[in-house]
Amino acid sequence: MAWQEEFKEKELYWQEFWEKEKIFKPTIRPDKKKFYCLVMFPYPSGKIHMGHVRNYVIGDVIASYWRMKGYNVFHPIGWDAFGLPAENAAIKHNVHPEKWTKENIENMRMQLKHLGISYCWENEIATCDPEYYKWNQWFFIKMYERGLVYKKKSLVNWCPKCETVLANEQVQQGICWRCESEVEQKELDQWFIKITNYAERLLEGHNLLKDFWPEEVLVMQKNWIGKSEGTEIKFKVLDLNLQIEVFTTRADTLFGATFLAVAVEHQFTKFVAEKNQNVSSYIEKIFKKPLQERKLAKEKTGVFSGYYAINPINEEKIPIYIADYVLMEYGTGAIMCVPAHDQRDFEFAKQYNIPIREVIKPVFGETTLPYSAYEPDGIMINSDKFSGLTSQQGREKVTEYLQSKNFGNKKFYYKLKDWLISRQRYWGTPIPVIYCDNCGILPVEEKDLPVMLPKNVDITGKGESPLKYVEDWVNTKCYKCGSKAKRETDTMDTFVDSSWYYARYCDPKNTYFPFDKKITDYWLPVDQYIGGIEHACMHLIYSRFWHKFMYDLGLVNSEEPFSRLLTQGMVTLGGSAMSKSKGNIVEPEKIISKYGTDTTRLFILFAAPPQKQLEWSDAAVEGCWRFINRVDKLIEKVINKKNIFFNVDEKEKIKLLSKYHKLLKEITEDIEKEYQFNTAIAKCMEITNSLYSYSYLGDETSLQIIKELVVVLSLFIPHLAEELWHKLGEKESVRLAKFPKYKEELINEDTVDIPVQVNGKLKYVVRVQKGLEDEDLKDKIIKEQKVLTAIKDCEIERWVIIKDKLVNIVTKKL
RNA sequence: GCCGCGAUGGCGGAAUUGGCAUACGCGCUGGUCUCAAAAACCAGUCCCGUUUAACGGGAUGAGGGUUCGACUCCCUCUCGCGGCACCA
Repeated sequence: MAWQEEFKEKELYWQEFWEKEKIFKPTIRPDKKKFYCLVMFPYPSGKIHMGHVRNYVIGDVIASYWRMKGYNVFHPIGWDAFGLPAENAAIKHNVHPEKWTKENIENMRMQLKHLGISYCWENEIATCDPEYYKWNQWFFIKMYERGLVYKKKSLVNWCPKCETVLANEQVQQGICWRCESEVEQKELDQWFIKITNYAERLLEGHNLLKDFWPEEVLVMQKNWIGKSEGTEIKFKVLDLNLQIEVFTTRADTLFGATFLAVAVEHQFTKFVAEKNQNVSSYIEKIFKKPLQERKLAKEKTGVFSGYYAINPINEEKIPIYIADYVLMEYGTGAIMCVPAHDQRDFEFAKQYNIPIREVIKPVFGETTLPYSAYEPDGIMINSDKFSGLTSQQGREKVTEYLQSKNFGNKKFYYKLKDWLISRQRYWGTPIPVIYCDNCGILPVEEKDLPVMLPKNVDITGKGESPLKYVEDWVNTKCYKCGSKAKRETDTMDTFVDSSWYYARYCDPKNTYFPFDKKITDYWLPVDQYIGGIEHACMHLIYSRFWHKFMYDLGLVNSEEPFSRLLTQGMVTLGGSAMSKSKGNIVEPEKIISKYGTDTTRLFILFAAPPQKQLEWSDAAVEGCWRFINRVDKLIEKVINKKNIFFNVDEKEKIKLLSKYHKLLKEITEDIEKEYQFNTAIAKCMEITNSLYSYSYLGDETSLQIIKELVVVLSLFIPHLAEELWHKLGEKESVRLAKFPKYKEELINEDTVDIPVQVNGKLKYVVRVQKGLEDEDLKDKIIKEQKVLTAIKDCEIERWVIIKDKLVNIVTKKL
């Protein structure tokens, strides 16, 4: 029967076959090279969408390729199962988040199995399982012991819709990453992880990832971490026994500092506000505005503090202002202001009539003063003994001078902030901390882990953790002094769960350790990671940090968790990402039931290279369906002709062989180097076309090629490939077959087509023996009528000959 | 504003990294088969000129440059996408 009539039953049949034979379960084999292929695990929302399908199909091609290349491939899957949607569902449909989550997992597991992906299901994990989140708590305690976790009251991002705080990384342009509400600021006492301690190492790690991660992702991370080199300078405050420290990257402009500006939240501001009416009413006015408004404000405002500072380089007395454009979160929260060379200071100075003193002049060209600040580097002027130095030299020398006088130091600052992990929600890992009236804050003892998430909870979604009201859970005893204590009721950010799941996959059932080092030493690091670019500055930073922490604990040997990264593009319909709210969704299930999994997979791989956006097209799906049936018919044809005796024309046979091996070589390179599955498939189509037009289809040569083609195709359309493989008489799974090797010696034909250009324009193509000497080639070409016509009335100036490739005749008009 | 990426037929996309632009697929046109349609198969399909072939000319967002030769390298600009955003 033809594939198009029975693909539904056959696809299921082969899925069961693979599962039964357990062919995708690897065992640790130190003698064999390993390959860990990982896809970003899904949140169990209920149904898989096209984005999932794309992600997992790409992963499957890569895993399958290396498996067939003889590597020991580990390709696990699991569930990022904690998170807010489960709670929202609980409120909406009155089901327990756990029930909702587990049912979704059941459903999605089934859907995933119908994609025919070569997963090792034996190592499946779900992060909501206590056996998993126990280790989140264990890591938390390890970090606590090392001073990497702390609790602090501070202004934090608050999403009013999700009713919880958010980490910095989860606020994108002032908007919640999940629900797109505007984020507000709240002052709360929260748990932070000191990821900033690892800022430098996260940057250094990029050296290992260069060439293996998309450049784009590295740039995004680099900007996010935002290292800048500069000088920290101490300014004495006149009449007060205190100093204000500022950070600047432009120490070369210090002679141009005509005032100091301090953030409204700064200690100094608080101090001044107590005695200065102007200042206190100013900051009151500022604090009244919502932060959103403050951030968007175009006008800079401020107030004179009544105090003066002394510029340590020239003893000059300069006013100190409180200003709203100074950020408390960055640097020291105070700045030295050089209006001549910083546009923000320039605008402020204009408004408050503060002198603008030029201290840098351009090396070439004109300065932009007095119309706007001149910001580029240049030559120092009006700077005493430093005048004449370049900006670059000046920064060094000024810093050295300040250092010698004890007024400053070289300093690095980062934009990266500590990771806020407290969430005022139920469906997450309980933070393993108790508060004792006598002993204060205490981490839970290791032997008492996991701190189980209680089941009977009233979920309201209103502003506070629902755990607060579970009294028999909250109230506990201090393990130190025995007196009454309360549990921490916030849960952890779910990005904690996904920060180390790739390691747990290797040893998912371990109850004594997060994982057995002997096992992870074999599998880690992940050789190929595949997922969306939206995680560039979230998950991909967190897990890199976590890995480095595990490295410091001696749990892993590698510095980086993911050796190679592929970020796949979105699946769109009508130009924008598929989304429920826009109503532009194509359901994978519907497509699969109409055309089968193989067609769906083929379309997704063929329509665009994996990194690019993929626009859904029903018509193009039809094209893939057609190709699949064409392959099916080709094999049918071959099998029917198998026993016919052929009087084969050697020339045609060699031509086919040469074309096949050339294409196979390209396919190999397409897959290995650039993940270009679209062109690899195009070349499979070419091979198929060549076979169709081969006069002796069914002879030994074509039979061999067809067998190898089926193996190649099993990467993309495994079900049909398996079916055809068995039809061709094989008993083992095609997915365990060896990937065919191209033969260089068969690619080379003894003749080549050489394009002949005249002045760079193609005039003629000549077929010659390979390796023909230049002189002989010239003789041959110059006799050609077309060439003669093209160079008539001209004098040949020069011949450009690239051997076996191209000839260009350069002429001059007579 | 700063940083990064991109622009190739009617469409998705190719082009050995400076060497025959438009592979492969979709769509379209014509044909074969059929009472008819669908499917399948065959042929054609960048644009302009020409009576067909042959041929000639022009095209890789725009303009300039380097080169025997540029989709590819350099400069200027336009448009689109993404990230960050008063980061001192």
